[in-house]
Amino acid sequence: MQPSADISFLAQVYHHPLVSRNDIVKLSVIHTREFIKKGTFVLEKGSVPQEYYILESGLLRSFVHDYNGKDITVNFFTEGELIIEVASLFQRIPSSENIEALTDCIVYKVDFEEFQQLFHEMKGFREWGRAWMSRSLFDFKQRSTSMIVDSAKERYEHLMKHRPSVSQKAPLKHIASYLGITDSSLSRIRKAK
Amino acid sequence: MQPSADISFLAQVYHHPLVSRNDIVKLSVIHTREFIKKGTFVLEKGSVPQEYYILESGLLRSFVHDYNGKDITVNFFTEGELIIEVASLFQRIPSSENIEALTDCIVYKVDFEEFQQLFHEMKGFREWGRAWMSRSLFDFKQRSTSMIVDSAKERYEHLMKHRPSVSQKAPLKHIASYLGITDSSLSRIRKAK
DNA sequence: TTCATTTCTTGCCATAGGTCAAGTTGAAGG
DNA sequence: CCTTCAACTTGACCTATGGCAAGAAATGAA
Repeated sequence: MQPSADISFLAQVYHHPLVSRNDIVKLSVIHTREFIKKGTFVLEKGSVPQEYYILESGLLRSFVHDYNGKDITVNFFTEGELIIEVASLFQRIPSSENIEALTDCIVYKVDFEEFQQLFHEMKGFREWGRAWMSRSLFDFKQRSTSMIVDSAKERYEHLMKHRPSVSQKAPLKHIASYLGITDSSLSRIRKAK
Repeated sequence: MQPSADISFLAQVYHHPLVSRNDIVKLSVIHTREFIKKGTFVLEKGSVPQEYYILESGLLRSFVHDYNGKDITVNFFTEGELIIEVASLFQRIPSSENIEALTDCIVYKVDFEEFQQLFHEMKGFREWGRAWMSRSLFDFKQRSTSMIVDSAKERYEHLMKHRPSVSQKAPLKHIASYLGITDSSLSRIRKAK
């Protein structure tokens, strides 16, 4: 048998008033620890994901290509976060984005069918899921507002502060495209500090 | 007794493979038709919403203030859409945004507690809810990407095409702040066509 | 109808950030 | 220890959009 998932790690990830310690143990059964090598794609544009992951250590990014073929980083995934493409996982439609490991990673893999089972079985898990989605929605809303309200420098500083591991581990060009600026500009912003 | 909600309208709103006609009838019971006058706030910053609405006719917008007190439109709500502030409704926390009616509106109001009841009772409704959230998430993601990839003119044209009622009913300044540009710029973009 | 208040347009100039192109620096494989 | 390729920096110049302010047009209240 697999070494079972680290309960206290999962307890942090699935933290919610309606999720009990017992629920966590039940959930742990569908989590499988895996190693992912730097450069691996855990999701490719056009395919329908069969799973999501929880990131124990490492860094990944999701990205798309614009009509000029330029590569735009849509999101980073840092430790303790879910690695998931919500729209394609839940609606069973091909993903419009790729997800790539920027470093070696350790993750817990969760199969969609097994997730579904427990999701509909456990009220607390459902509530957690909805709360998680609410937060994601909120984050993306904030991000588009930030694109309007804040300067590139402010957006960069915000990222530095809230997700320091990104600015440490990701190459400048990916951070730049995530912030919506060119790498030359980001280089200048960094220099100015 | 209230004239019951228009079933075929609700059937469109809650359209999903796992939601039956019978489910719709069951859902209709928690929907109350209401009139909302232009200028009314259906949600105010700082308060916790007790309900969401479905828009039958009219136009609303959600907005925040940036640190200069400048008013930024975060989203528009058009016919057939849900008027909801997901983060605060589901996490029971004070809203960071306002929602305001830009025209007279007709809506169906849904009380959160009654919603909760049916949400946990009906598997199909849950699946619909999750799919709805997935789509919203996708839309916001697209929006932040669009802010990076597309010019102001392209973003305006996209809005024109996909939500024509917005550009017809909303004042220019709100459209401009939604697009992330000044009203002068939007005026020039419009002129150039 | 008139007055007041928004809404929208337009001109002039400023600036953040883009584009392109030429280096540096640095890291990984042979 | 080289070689190569990606990562990063920097310079010169360009452009979309902002800031401000004045005026025109539309809307609404009395």
